[in-house]
Amino acid sequence: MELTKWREEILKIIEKSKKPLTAEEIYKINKFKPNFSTVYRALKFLEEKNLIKSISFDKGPKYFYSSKKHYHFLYCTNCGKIEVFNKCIASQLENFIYKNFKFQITDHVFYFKGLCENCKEG
Amino acid sequence: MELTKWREEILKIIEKSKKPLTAEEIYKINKFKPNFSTVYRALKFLEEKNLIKSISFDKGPKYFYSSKKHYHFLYCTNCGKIEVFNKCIASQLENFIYKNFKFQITDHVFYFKGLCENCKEG
DNA sequence: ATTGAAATGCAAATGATTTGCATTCTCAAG
DNA sequence: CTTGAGAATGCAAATCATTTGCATTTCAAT
Ligand SMILES: [Mn+2]
Ligand SMILES: [Mn+2]
Ligand SMILES: [Zn+2]
Ligand SMILES: [Zn+2]
Repeated sequence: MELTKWREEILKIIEKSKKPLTAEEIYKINKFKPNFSTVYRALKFLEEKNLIKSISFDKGPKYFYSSKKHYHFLYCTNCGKIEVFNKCIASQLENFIYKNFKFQITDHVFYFKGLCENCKEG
Repeated sequence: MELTKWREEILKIIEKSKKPLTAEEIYKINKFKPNFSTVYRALKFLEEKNLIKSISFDKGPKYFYSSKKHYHFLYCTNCGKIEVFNKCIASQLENFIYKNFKFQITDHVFYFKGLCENCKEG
């Protein structure tokens, strides 16, 4: 037993979603309503299996998304809203890191902080 | 009253440090021992005044550093160790964001996830 | 010296996530 | 088919970093 009913259901929800989701959102979307702990355990399981990824910001919950996607973010420091974009320039730096640190890169996190359209005055 | 004794002391500790510090580290370094809440309130105050910045990773506490520095990180997903580097390529993307989103950038967060020298096998 | 706003200390609350433990499920072995 | 061990689940309590409420203290301006 590993990829159980709940876990598959949760993986499907995440893969279908056009944007990253929080544990709570996933819990609410799921019509068969597993226990909240089960959701968290499923998310942990799926992330360990590299089927999903997560990102956390300064405050608030983690966001989960399919490993098939590659996201970067705009994080509003006022209301917490996140938007995504995909343009990625990290590979330029991987070479630099490889040369300068004995660090085995598995992923990267990149987001802009600032004010979303609603929160910036004007 | 604004930039009080405790707050100045804490700002000095952060500015002198060669690496980002957690609230607890700052608390322990400070020889005059303010209350822990005071440390947190001071950090919040200093960050609002843009004198310091903070970053949080997937788990564990925030790290605080002087706004005079610009850091990026290598975050070990196994032991939580952080290392810093300064090479920054974000400005290339700022232009892209400006053109495509109505988002007012104030800062950015960029770090690599992976395994530090100790945690990677071999 | 008086006063009021802001800062502090202390303890309790918070929010997201994790954990312990009893119960239930699954599936391969007999 | 029965059985039993190893997962997975549900539930409640615990955790961890951080925040908050409230009583008390500090401080600068009058
Ligand atoms: Mn990228
Ligand atoms: Mn940068
Ligand atoms: Zn906003
Ligand atoms: Zn490590």
